[in-house]
Amino acid sequence: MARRYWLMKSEPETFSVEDLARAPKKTTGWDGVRNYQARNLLRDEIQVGDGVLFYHSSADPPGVAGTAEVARAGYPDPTQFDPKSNHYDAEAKRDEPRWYMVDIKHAQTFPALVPLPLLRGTPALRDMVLLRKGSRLSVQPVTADEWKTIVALGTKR
DNA sequence: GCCAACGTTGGC
DNA sequence: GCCAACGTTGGC
Repeated sequence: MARRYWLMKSEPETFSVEDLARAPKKTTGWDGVRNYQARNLLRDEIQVGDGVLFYHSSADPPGVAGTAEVARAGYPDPTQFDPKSNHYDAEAKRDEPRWYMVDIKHAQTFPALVPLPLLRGTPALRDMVLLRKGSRLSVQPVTADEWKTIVALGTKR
């Protein structure tokens, strides 16, 4: 299957693209997603090798900060079973997990973040899920063209 | 800090 | 099954 592309949001104060670059093996588990639409993507769609746009949300300015690659496809998020976790879900059962996660590995930190206003002002990105009014999905699909456009914006100097 | 938009919950 | 209330997200 062809490589696909995704965008994942993180608040940089919590976990930034720089944090990912410094992580062991430059890899982290993308746990804690508690939205069914995003869960379905994590569980069913996202494959090893897929490209990830690393988006800094609630930042000043928000924007795409770099890229990552999927290092492990969907598997049950263990934090759902951990009563001490913020992401604990008393309804989730081990033989029937409710929440899934993937692992991602740092690929590139852009020399300069691609800010949200620039994304909005780029005609090729007109239809991006991210830019739709009210769109809040923390894991969302990106087309190959959108990927190409944003990586070009992020890497040109 | 504000608030619009969205998802979830629970009473009925 | 409807929908009001609530909690969360995330830009500004």
